[in-house]
Amino acid sequence: MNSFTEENYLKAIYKLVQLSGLAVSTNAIAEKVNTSAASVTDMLKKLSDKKLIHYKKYQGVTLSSKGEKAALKIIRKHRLWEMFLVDILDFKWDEVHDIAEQLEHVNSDKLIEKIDKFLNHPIVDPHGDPIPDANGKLNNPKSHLLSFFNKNDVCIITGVVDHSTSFLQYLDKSGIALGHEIKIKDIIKFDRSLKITINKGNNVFISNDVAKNILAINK
Amino acid sequence: MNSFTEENYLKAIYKLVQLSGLAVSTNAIAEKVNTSAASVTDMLKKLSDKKLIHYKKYQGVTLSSKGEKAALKIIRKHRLWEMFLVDILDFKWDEVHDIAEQLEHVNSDKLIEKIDKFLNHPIVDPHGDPIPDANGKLNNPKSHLLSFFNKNDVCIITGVVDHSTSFLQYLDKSGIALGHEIKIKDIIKFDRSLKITINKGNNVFISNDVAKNILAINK
DNA sequence: ATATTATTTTAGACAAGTCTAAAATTTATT
DNA sequence: AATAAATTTTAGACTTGTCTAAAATAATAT
Repeated sequence: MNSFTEENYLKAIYKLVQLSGLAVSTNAIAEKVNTSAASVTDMLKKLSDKKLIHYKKYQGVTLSSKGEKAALKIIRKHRLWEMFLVDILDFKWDEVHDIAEQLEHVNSDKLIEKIDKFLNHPIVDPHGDPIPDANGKLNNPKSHLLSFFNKNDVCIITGVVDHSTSFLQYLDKSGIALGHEIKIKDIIKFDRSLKITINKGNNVFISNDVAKNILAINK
Repeated sequence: MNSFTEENYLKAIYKLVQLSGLAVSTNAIAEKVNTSAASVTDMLKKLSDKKLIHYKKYQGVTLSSKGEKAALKIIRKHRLWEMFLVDILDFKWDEVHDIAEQLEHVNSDKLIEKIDKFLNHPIVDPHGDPIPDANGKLNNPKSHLLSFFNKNDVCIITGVVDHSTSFLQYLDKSGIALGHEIKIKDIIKFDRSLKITINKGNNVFISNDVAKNILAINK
C-alpha cells in the first residue's frame, strides 16, 4: 500500500501530465502539493524505487503504468465521493473538494464499489470530470460546452463552468440538473440562444451565455 | 487539531476507562493500540502536554474534559459511519469496523452532521452502542440483555454481545435484526428459552444462551 | 561561447511516531 | 521487610516526510 502522501504525489503527477502531455517538473509538483522542490526530489526517489514513476535526474517525471493505475484509483474514489456528497448529502458543488480530498484515501475496495453502485454507476462527477471505472480505465467521455452542440443532438448534463449560487439557482428553477438528458431542438441564429427539451419533457429556452456555462457529453 | 494517531490513543483511553472505571495502565493502552509500552509512554507525555489527559508517571491515565470531548467526537463519527455502512450500503455488522476506523478520522463537522441527519439521528449504532450527540453528550439509553425482560414486554433490538460471524448469521436467518420490535410472548421456565414475536409478525423460539447475547431497550 | 539566471539535487537537520535494551519504579512473594 | 517479578520509563536509534542552505545542472541572454 502507498501512503497518504505518496497517493497525493501520484495524483498530482497524473494531473500535471494530463494537462501538459509532457514529463512534469519538480517545481510544478512542488507547487501542486504545496511543498519545497527539495522534498519533491526526495519523494521522487522513493516513488521511483517503488516503480511508480519514470524518473531521470533533472529530466522530469511521468507515471509508470503501475503509478497511473494507482493514480486513477485515487481519482475514481475522489470523484465518486464528490458525487455522493452532492447527490446524496446535498452539499453544494463547491463545498465538496476538501472533504473528498480526505475520503479518497480511505482504503476499502468493497466500500468504493458499494458507493459506486449506490450512485448508480455515474460516469462523470459534479464538476463534469469523468470517473475512472473499477479497473482504472478512463473512458474519456469529454464534456463540451452546451453551446458547441448542434441541432437535434442529444446529450447529458455533466457539469457547469460558473459555480455561483445565482447561476445554480437559475438552473434549478429551469429544471436543468446534473445527469438530465437534453435535446437541442433549435438554435436561434440571431443570438445563438437554444430551445432545448429536458428529459423528453419540458421545452425551455436558454441564452448563449447560459449555454456557455453548462457542460455536457454526447449521448 | 489532533493527529490520526493521537485520536486513536484518546479513543483507546476512553474505552478502557469506561470499562474499568479506573485510571488505565500503559500496558493496557499498548495492547489496545497495538504498540509497545515505550511508545505509549512517549505519546502520554505528548497528550499530557496538550492537556488532553491526566497523567502522573507510573500512576496511570484518565482523560481530561478536553480529552473526553475529543474522544466522544471520534466515537460519534465512528458509530454514525458504522450505521451508514450497515443501513445505507448494506454491509454486514461484522464488516464495518475496519472501514469506520478509517472514516472516523475524516475531519468535517458539516459532513458528520449531514450523515447524522441522513440517518435520521440514530441513537445507537449497529452494535447497540449509544451514539454521542453533536455536543459530545452521551444520552445513555440503557440497553439490557434480552434475557432480562419479562413476559409481554415489548422492546427494540439495539445490539449484540457476541459479535462472531456465526452468531450474526444465526440472527439474520432467524429474522432478528437491529431496530426490530420484539414482544416476549412466553418464557419457558425449564430452560429459560423465549418465545418471541418479531415486528408483530413471526413467532420464533430462542434459547437463553441466545437471549443473553442480544441487547434491547424497552419500548 | 560565456556569463547569468533558474531549476534541481544533495547535505544535513528536524518532528512525529515507532522500536529495543537498559534503568527505575511499583507490586507481589516469601 | 527483603527479594523477586512485573510494569513503566528512559536512552538512543530508526523511518517518513519535511525543511533550509549550498552545490550541481540546465536554460537563457548577451
